[in-house]
Amino acid sequence: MAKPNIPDIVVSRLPLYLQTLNHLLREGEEVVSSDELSEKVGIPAVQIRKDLSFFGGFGVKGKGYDIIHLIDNLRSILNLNQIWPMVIVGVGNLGQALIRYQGFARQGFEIVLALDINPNIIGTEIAGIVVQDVETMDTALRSSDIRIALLTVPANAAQSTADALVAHGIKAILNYAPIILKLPEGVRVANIDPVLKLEHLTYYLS
Amino acid sequence: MAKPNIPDIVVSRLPLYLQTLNHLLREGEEVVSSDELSEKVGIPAVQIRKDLSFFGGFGVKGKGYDIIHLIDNLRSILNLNQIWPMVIVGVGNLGQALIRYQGFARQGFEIVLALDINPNIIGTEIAGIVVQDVETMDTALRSSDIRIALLTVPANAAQSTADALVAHGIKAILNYAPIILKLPEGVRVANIDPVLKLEHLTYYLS
DNA sequence: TAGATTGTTAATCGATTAACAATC
DNA sequence: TAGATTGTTAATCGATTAACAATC
Repeated sequence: MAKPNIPDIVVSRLPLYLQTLNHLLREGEEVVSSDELSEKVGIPAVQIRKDLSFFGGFGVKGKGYDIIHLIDNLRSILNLNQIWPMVIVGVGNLGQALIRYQGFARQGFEIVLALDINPNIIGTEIAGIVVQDVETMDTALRSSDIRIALLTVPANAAQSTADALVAHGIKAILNYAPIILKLPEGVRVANIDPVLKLEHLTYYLS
Repeated sequence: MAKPNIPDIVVSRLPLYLQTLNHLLREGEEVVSSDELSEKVGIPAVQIRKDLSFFGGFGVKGKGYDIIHLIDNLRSILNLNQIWPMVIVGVGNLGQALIRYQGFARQGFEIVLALDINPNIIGTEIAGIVVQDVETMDTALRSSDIRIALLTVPANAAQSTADALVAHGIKAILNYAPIILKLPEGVRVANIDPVLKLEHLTYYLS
């Protein structure tokens, strides 16, 4: 249902605006101008206004934006007015840390299923989640409404695991494995690879 | 000394090329055409050639690119012909997972110093690293050649911690805290925020 | 040589920014 | 009303892509 005509790069900035608006709200602010928001978020005011105008006119001329109102609208645009249940596959160091991370639930993303292949890890409980055998993916996912997966398996297992997840109805994957996944149209992938970011940084370190 | 005229977006793709070339090398390949690389990396062949041409002519017409030769060149461009020592500040769940993560060292990034504020964590050893009191940042960094920091402290401590790191000579920060850091010119920041990525993904989940 | 593929110039496309009218 | 600030149109800028000459 996402309007197909809105540039993805615009969409990618909305979560950033939302994050900053939430900060402002917590600080007790009620109204913010695009100039003030620009200062906080590090994006030109005119670009913020242009981005928002793709979705509607949320501001008041001469005043600025009502923070609560704008947050509501952004949450609605980004489909955040619901809890998103997630599966995590791969419960190693990183997987465990992500299961324990409070930041997901705080924003409405809840890890409800954890899968691993290692018999020593299967059956252990982490932050209230009992790790299941990855073999049970079929049954576990079939009876659920999970559409998002966190992929934290070793690189050499990532593609086949992703394929299996997609075969079982997963529509979005946050991929922590350092490889480029090939997936069918209609499945969204976002990659998190700190090494790539570091290599980008070192380019600028003389 | 990085040529200042090369678009950052071009630089940001080089690590991706390097990653894929390393895969190909491990698979025993010796030469790759921009078409084949394009297929693997998901970026148009013409764009790969254009990107590379900013730095030189690394290919052979009619043949393609010698993989080892291109890897060498990319590593040199990205300043990867050295070990980059790093400090990590914040040894919670995520920090511990990152200290244990093998992927950094494998690519020449080595966490050599871990700092935390929590007395229960200070003094503990993780993957061979003894966690130090963050109060010792001054002495620890002064006598080192560490220029890169991983920032894994809680959001409310991130800005002040980043300021302290910069005051002690850190030039690049990989920021895992869900806030936008304000730092002086000349300090590079890259952000890793899975929640922002998830919120971007859910836009497309009807 | 013919075929394949690079590297580069020029054209296109899309995103950012400037200018400003609208209006609270 | 005057001042502030949005939302939008038009101009600019920069990145991607197409076309193709060069050449291994």
